[in-house]
Amino acid sequence: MSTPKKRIIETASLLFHQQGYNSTGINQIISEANVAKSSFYEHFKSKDDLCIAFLNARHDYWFAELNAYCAKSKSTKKRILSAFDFIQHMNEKENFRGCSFLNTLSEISREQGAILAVIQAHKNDLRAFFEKEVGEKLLSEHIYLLFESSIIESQLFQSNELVEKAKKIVNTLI
Amino acid sequence: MSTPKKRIIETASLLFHQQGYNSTGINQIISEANVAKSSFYEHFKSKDDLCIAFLNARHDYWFAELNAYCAKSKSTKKRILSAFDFIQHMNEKENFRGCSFLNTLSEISREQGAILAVIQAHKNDLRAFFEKEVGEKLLSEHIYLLFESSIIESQLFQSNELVEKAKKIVNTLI
DNA sequence: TCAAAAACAGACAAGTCTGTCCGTTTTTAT
DNA sequence: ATAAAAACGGACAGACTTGTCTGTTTTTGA
Repeated sequence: MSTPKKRIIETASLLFHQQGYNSTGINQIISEANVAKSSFYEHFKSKDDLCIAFLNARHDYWFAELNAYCAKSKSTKKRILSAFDFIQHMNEKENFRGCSFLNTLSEISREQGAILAVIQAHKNDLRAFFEKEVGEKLLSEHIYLLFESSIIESQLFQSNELVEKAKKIVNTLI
Repeated sequence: MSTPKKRIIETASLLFHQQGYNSTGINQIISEANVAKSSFYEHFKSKDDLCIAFLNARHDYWFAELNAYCAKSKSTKKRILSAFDFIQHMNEKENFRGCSFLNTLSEISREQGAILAVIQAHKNDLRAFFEKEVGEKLLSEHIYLLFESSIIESQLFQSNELVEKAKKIVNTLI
């Protein structure tokens, strides 16, 4: 939390994730990050620019956590199942706020193509994660789809019920 | 499109679906619906109130369309597979804007519990749709999860690719 | 026909938003 | 020590937001 730029991204990550992108103003971010508005616009040319920096930071953080979490398991099957435990772990840690990338997807318009590209790249990395782990393409996509809905349904129902169900299903698939 | 109240819901449905809830203002709605602001607040006590009316209208419309679409198929298996065709049909009709309910979910905060309840009720009806069709609970939830991710992934990638894949997977399940 | 109900136009309050600019202070590096 | 770079506070523009209120006109039904 040393430099202003880092403080901005750190604070924006928290607020965007908790409140959503459109519901979070620049003024709140700079106030909570203790940064002057003029300093903010020296580092980011617009709010959308910050959004991209936020998503990139979130991407790095999220995948690092996922990999660390799954690395504890020693077989492919266990690693994949632990990815569903990871969802539950994050849900409890972050109050069932769902996926930052999908939440942002719902908020952007046609004109914000640069943001969409970052979201797509993130999800393609997730698809690659499962494909590398599983080997078979169709099966890995199957698991990816169940993984995605697990995140969304737990946000929707504020519960891990469907994550558990998805995990049981995946257990029968591999 | 006769009465002011109907015009408001009609217009709001279009705009909320196309632009999102938070990005659509009351002023735009009443202007495009040709309704006075005072008339608006005689029918809806707040914007959130309109949101609930919109979601209820969307619920009725969407399920009516789904049922009509699937009723053309004569076996359970074909009806379920046609539900995935329905996603593709709606994607093309509505420009890959995804699910109004999940989009709204991403935009609301803790305080908007009344809206969340409407979204949850809608999705529970969808789960019931598949359960009634399939019979088995775990299998129907499996299909529901693939259905949900199909909608989201087509919005994300602006393509029906993963809907097709999900349909192929479901075809092997039933 | 006539009174009540509904819809109207539009000003207004009080706040929010993003982004720009200016002059000052602090930090950094040589 | 000194010059350049970075960060600062904060005013300001201009547009937007939801919601209220007043007074007028139109529609409706008995």
